[in-house]
Amino acid sequence: MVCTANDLQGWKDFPKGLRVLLLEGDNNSASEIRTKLESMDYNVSIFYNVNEALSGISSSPKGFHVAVVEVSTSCPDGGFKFLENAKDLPTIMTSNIHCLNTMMKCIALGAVEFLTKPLSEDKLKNIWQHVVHKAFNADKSAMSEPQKPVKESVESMSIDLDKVSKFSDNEQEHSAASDKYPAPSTPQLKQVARLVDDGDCHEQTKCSIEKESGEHDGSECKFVETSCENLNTENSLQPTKPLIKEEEDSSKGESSVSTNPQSKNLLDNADGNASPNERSGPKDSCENRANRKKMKVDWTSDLHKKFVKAVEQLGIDQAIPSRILELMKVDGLTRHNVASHLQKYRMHKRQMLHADEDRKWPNQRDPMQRNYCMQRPIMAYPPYHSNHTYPPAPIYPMWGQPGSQIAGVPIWAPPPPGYPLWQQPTENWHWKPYPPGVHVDAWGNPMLPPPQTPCFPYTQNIIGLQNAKATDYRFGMPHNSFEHYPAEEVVDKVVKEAINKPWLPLPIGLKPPSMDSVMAELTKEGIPFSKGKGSKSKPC
DNA sequence: CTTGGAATAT
DNA sequence: AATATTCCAA
Repeated sequence: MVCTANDLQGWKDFPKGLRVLLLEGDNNSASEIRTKLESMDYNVSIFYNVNEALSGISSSPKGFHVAVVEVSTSCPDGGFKFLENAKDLPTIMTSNIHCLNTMMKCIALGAVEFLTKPLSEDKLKNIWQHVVHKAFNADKSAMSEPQKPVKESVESMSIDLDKVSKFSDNEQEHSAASDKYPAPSTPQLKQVARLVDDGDCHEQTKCSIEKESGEHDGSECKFVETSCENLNTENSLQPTKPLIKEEEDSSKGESSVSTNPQSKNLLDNADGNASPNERSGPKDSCENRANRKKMKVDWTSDLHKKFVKAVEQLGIDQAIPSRILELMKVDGLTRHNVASHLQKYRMHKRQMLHADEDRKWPNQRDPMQRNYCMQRPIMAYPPYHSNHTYPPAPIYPMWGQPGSQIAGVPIWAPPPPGYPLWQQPTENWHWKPYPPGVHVDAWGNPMLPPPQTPCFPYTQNIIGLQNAKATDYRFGMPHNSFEHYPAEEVVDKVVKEAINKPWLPLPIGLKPPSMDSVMAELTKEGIPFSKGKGSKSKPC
């Protein structure tokens, strides 16, 4: 359905009641979006598949003013099909796919906008603009008479801009003062200005828009000034853009620099290649463009999933930025981005470890005890399956004296980054790669439930230590090195300690076994143990 | 010269 | 708080 300006004129409380067709594959996502839209007084109809949606349109041609359509990863063609068959309806595409090609395709097929998920209210609130935009276009193309200046028709409209403004209050301020274009649902003028304007001030649409809207009568008009809809999709930006957004830099010096016409070359970008010959060099302009503004990667949950998946796939010993980057196959993402994210990822894990320990054993605050806790994860280092050269895992004796050092490594030092910490719940890692019940390791890998045998942490200790030994062996390290001796000796101590100090904390998520089962297990393992109150374990 | 990682800056 | 940038050692 295409509204005309006339339609809009009679519309009280626009855009209240504007009918939105929502095409979503996912139920939850759909209702989430609906809620948001409805909170803004949009009128939402959800469809879960293309055909329904299309027949919904055809059965009530005037039923909708605008469509919000998902391009799903599983079935992107659905969204495209909709686009192709609903040309009359201003259609906003939404997707988790942050890929330039997809966006391009959508726009090329006639989408008025592409919104990356998740959809915030900010992104959604201004979708009415497309209706208005279309309305004026429709009027224009329908009118054979000399076109009534759009501005005029706006002024003559009875739309109460104050009411409208509550849907776009921020936008007005932005356009008046500093346009940060926070929500992707930006007036198309911006895009058009960028694409079409080959004069000065390309990038600083801020500047040109301000000028224009200033010359006319205010920001409320700016969107109607965009009569041009021929988004020139061929001037494809290089594929480094999709998930990278330009950071708002309203108050920084850089922004003032960018308004300087002198810096035109720096400002020019692939968007405005209308006259490429003017550029000092295409490559140059691209690079400059990339440098010109800080790009920020938006680590959406989707992107993060990719990240985690890559990390999983690589395994801990190879989860390094460059490889992760390769596996993620995300255009525009740099090694630095990944490294930075990896850093954060690891830090979260570490923090969680501490938080968790504090939660479980809040009274164990003295360094000694903490140290004890810290050391426990020793057995959490899984055996390595890599043939790659890799430094042998340093052994962290569990009950060493604080301050003593082994081969220069302070024994209270936390495990080196990159090592998995103890099995952790992930609730604090806000992407929640796995549902609450599922235990995951420090890298987000789902962990198999513990062996069928009843939990037996000390045995795990032992296993861990043996693994440490095995690691030692695998890497062909000389066995007289320090890595060797803790393994066997400590095993014994671990066992004694475990038996003699049942009050000491256990690894997270494990419950103390009964003494009997401890004995039984030890016997089974062929590990000697001493009964009664044995001597306290000596520091390693 | 490139890389990963920690520290630091924004 | 999240992300980028810088610094430094391999």
